[in-house]
Amino acid sequence: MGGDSLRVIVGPTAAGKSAVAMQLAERYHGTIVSADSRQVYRRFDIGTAKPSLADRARVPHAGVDVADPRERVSAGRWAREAVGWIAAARAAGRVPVVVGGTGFYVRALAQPLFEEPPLDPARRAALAAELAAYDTQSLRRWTRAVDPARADLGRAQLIRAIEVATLTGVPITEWYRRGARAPGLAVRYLVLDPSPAALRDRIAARVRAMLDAGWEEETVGLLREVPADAPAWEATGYRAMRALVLGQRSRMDALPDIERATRQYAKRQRTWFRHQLVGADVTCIDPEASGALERAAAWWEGESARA
RNA sequence: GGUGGGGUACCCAAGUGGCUAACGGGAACAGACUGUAAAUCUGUCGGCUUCGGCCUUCGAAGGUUCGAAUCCUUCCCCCACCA
Repeated sequence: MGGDSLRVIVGPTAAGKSAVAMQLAERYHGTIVSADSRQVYRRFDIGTAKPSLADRARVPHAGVDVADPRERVSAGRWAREAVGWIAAARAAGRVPVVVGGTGFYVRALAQPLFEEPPLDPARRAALAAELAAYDTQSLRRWTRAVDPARADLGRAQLIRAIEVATLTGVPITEWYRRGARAPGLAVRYLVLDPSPAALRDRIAARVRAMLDAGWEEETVGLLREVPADAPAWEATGYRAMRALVLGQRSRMDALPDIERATRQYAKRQRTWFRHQLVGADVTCIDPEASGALERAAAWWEGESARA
């Protein structure tokens, strides 16, 4: 069952997804398709915990270093390209496995976004500039008028709701009601979910390792070459790293900040995977448990044990 | 030893007689999220609760008052400066 379903490994940051994926991909001749909204950006290497060049030499990776730090990659664009990466891997006789922490991207693969009509870039930019001036409450009121189902969401979603309703003349909710989307891929999920205490330790170790790997030097270079408002800077930790290399704060107080921000991110991811995958084919494994890798291999071979 | 400032819930921090279980921020926990998602937001946040309330809190102990975190007394602790 689900024999040819696309394999997807998800979980919070620092859960050890790459390590498990590497082992499985080597064993089963796989290609790793990264579903990570930050690893897409070139040059932001250490802080986004990109796979090493050595790992990339051992197992083919797709989805890493595919965008300029200044461009905005959307879930729609990512999913569209991912379909291509997956097909290319299969054509090359490999088994694709999607690995990543960006749940929204992954979901866009299994349950595609609506097919957006081309939007006039000039009108879109003008509207974006206008909306930027509104406070969130005003955006909420506006959204209540054009797409009430989305009026209680976050600012980014409110702006998107207004944008779609205004520029296409049809609210997002209506687009979905019409079923205007491509068929989704059949997927099977492996969720790597360590205990909160273990995750905390893993995050602390990872941040320290990033610093040791030269994160500060990387940031110095990026600061020189990438505009401060580039989307890639939104990756966790880079704000603190920027202040650190500019001498605005010490490593002593930047470190706990970065760890905390990473923990908060991991928590949001866990909430997402806990609630957004219901009804899907999900196998959950604690990577710290004994025999975790064997269970992951069993999952790969088709066993969908819920745990 | 003297003088001044201060001790408020997990942390920071407002509050100087009733509208205060106590502004605000952080942390934490929970949640939402269909094209910015490592983003953007929401709720809870002293204890108990049959959800109507009940109980215990503002360094400690007394006191004034119908009523105190807020006023008085004593004590304990911290910080700054002077010695």
